[in-house]
Amino acid sequence: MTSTERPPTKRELAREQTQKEILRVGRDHLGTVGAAALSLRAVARDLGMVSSAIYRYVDSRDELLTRLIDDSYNSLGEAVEHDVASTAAEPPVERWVSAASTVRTWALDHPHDYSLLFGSPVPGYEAPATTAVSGTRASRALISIVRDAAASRRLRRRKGEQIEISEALRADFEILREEVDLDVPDGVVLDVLIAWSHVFGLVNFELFNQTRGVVTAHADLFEAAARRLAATIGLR
Amino acid sequence: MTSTERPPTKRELAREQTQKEILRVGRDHLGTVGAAALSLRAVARDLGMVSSAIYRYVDSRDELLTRLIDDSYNSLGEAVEHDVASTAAEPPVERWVSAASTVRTWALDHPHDYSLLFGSPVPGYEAPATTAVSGTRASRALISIVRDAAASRRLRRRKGEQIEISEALRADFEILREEVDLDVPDGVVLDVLIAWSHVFGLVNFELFNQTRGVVTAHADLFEAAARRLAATIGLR
DNA sequence: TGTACATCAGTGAACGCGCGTTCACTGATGTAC
DNA sequence: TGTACATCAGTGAACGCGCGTTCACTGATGTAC
Repeated sequence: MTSTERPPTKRELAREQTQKEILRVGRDHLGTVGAAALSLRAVARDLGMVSSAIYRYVDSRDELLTRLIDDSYNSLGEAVEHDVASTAAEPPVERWVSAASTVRTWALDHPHDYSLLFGSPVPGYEAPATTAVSGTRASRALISIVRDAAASRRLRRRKGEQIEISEALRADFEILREEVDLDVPDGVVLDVLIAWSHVFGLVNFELFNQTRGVVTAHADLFEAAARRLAATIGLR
Repeated sequence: MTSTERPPTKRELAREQTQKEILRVGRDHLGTVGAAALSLRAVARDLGMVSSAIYRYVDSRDELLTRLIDDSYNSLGEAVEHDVASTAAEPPVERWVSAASTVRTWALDHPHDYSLLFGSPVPGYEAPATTAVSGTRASRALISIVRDAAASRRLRRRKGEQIEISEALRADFEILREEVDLDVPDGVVLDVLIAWSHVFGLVNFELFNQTRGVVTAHADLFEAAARRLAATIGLR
């Protein structure tokens, strides 16, 4: 990492290059054939390599999938983080709607990547147990909006019925509060979880065509729903 | 259909029997290996048939998948309809929570079936364009709770900010209202759509392990969320 | 700068796998007379 | 009730496919002296 390191050799440069190309072609195939049909042989073929050569770079198909998942999480995470940063001055509701829409747009632009992350598990693929940071970036960015709103006193709740929250759930909430540094009452945590999961739920519906026929103005519905749920949280 | 029909022949009985067994074994495999890995050869093998024999009963793998999808939709639909019917006397909120929980329970009991219906599309499978009735049963049952509540004046809204609803979305809502015979204002339709998609969104999250680590008391969270959203709709 | 050896990217053949689907066939069941 | 023919469920072999992965190899690149 320091500047006194010996310069990379020709071999090392080539290796790095090829590594990148494998990921690039892998993402490409992911985007066309989907994760389940992703094959090392096809990737190698596209790179002009013989099928066995790819094993110099990748341990197994599972490993490539794992890298692609990480890559995709980062791509989505970056998109949302960028959006959240760019709306820092706007009212929390607007920020939420904007960030949620960014998730949706990213999903529509990368349907197979999104499937890989949030769809049914890829048959035969066993996800590693690593607590990947990349997997939480988008969610953390969304939640940061609520944190900011609370800090700037733009989170105001209307009085209403209280939903009863079980002991076990309260414990989960407590850990979550620590984890994401979100110091708000249980009712708000619940509403945040609802709004958060709803973002992905509605994208799922749209992407996997569950709203067949029922809705055509998907973008409008999504925005209205995001706005409604942001208001429920108490974002002003 | 009339009683004067000639009785079924031995052959016809056997055929019907085998048809049923194919579906049964198909569902079985679906439940263990998942839809993507479902194979006609394996089903035939389990039935003690040679692999080609199954083509006497099934046109292609796609056709079997289509039948299984229909079957699963009906299974879920029946479960929810039954639940909704059994709670007719209870307050609408409770009915909603109960029906939503039925969806969740069914999903947990039949994870692969659920994936097939609401997860990422099965690679290589092209769903037929038929407007299957089975696919809407569960949703219709959920919505009937809101209709009943409206009819018995147990749907009351608190005053609050109005979410703006676009012209296009309003048109969708209009068609939807006709379609499911739900005579409520736009704001309620929006909330119903939110609550409805949320049921499936949260089940997705739980089933596809998106809440990894964040939540452990899944059932409690699900119920609290369903209750909260039912209240937001205005069910009392 | 030159030589000897070590490293490692990429080759090509092969293994064994399971799949969907077709096809000509056998033999049991059903039907018309 | 018996016979002749038609129907059709199930057989077994085969086709062609693509896959993941292993292995002994060649030849270029890198390194130590």
